[in-house]
Amino acid sequence: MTTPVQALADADNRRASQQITDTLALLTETLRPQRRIVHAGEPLYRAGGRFGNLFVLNSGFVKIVNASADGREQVAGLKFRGDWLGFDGIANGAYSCDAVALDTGEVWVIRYEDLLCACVNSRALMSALHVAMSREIARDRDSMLSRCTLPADARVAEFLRYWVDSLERRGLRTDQIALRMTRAEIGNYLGMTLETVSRALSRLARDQVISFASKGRREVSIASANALTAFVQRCLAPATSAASVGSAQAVCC
Amino acid sequence: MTTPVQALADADNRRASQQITDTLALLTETLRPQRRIVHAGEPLYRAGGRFGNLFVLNSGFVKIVNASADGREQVAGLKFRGDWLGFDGIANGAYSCDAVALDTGEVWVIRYEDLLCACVNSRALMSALHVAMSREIARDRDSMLSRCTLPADARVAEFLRYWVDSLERRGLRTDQIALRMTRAEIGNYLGMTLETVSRALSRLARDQVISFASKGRREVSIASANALTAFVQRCLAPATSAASVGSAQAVCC
DNA sequence: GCCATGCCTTGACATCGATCAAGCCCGCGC
DNA sequence: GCGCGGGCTTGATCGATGTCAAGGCATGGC
Repeated sequence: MTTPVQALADADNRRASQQITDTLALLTETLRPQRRIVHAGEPLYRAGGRFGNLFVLNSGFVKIVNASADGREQVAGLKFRGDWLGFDGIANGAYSCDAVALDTGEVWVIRYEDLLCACVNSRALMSALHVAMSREIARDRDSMLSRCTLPADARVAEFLRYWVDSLERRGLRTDQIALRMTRAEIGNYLGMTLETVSRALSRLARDQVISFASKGRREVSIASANALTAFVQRCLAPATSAASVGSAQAVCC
Repeated sequence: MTTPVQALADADNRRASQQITDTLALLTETLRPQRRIVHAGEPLYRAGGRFGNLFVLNSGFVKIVNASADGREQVAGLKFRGDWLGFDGIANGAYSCDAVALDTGEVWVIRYEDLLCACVNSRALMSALHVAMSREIARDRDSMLSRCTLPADARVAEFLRYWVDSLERRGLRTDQIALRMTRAEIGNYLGMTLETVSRALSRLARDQVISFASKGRREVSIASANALTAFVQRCLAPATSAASVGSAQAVCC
């Protein structure tokens, strides 16, 4: 059974998926980028490495890891099919993060110089580039908002929703998703300890919002994306009205 | 007395300042952007507004405010002279944040279409645009790291260091800086309550890292940027070794 | 098969920062 | 001068989440 709302969302997802496919096709035509296979744990690039290439993910999953001079470190972002990587290197001529594959996948390597040249002749290419950068900026801000204004449980639910959403927009299966990260990595990404992640997942399972689909508890079945959103709202409810950062304990960051 | 390290930093700052001036000059030449004066509290643009323009700040200070559908809201970034604004609108044809002036300043309004056209002929302009976007991406990640891996006191110190640093790179006075935000705004930006900000500032003052330069406590004298960095390290010290997110309470997010 | 290892879960307890509350200070309008 | 309001500080208390610890369960090497 498909509600009108769902139908609309489905159409959105098809459009998004098509857009990604189109962009990848455009890149193939205009730049014939070098293709590279990466395996789980392998870096695409490392902080400090000389910038020269951008990357586009054709398959697989990649985490972006940012570290401070004094050794603090954080998973700053996740990348899916069609996402661009390496923008952070443009400004300084060197990458400022590590990009590490979470599983086997294919990345396309794009020489930045070549891209610039090609952009002069292809408005579509330039647009794709700018859209990708813009999307990254907006996306990072949203994840910042989640991390800073949601209590731990909701943050985990939101993380799952983001993952499901990302898969849906790429036309991938979402009835059962494989978290490609350990609890520790998820916790690092969300700004909490692995124990807190574990407890949050347990509560989500108890509330029947998710269920574990493998013995290893690394795969999860999502009842529905809406159930996740509802769970987030339920976490926020006690703190009722009060919404912006700094107005509720929930809102710890 | 100037140490070699300071001399180096000074040179860096001069270079950064020059770069900003150059970019502004380049924009003037190639695009003759419309200039607009904004006053404290006035929006440059609002979330949901149709995208068409980018903005470059020639003077003044601006905050970027991001809000979620359910009403949570956060100061996601701060902008200084030479910074670009509005990138988040490119992807969707609509801005996804509010940009609000923190005091009187001058913004240059740049029609995105015009910019694209000009970029075709000016490699320097295209480069400036990409560098600005890249810088924003890297900067946002760093602020995310601070917010997620530093305890409250350190986050406030880091915030002041960021502010001083930003002024220095623009050749502005830093011996005495005016925080153009209330404690509540700072807290919202840093993901904590206004009380916690207040206490952190009091502790910084007690430790002689800063001192209040006006009766209103809105202006602050910074002993030295290094003292701030040292303070941050001191906050981290108790938790010694353990550094990455999720390995210490300090690391709350 | 068996053990070692890594990842995960769960409980008990500690702590940072949020919440609640009271009061101060400064600027402003009258 | 005086009262008012907004912003700030400070204290007391509470609660979410970090920390510590014990144990379970898969996987892989032997």
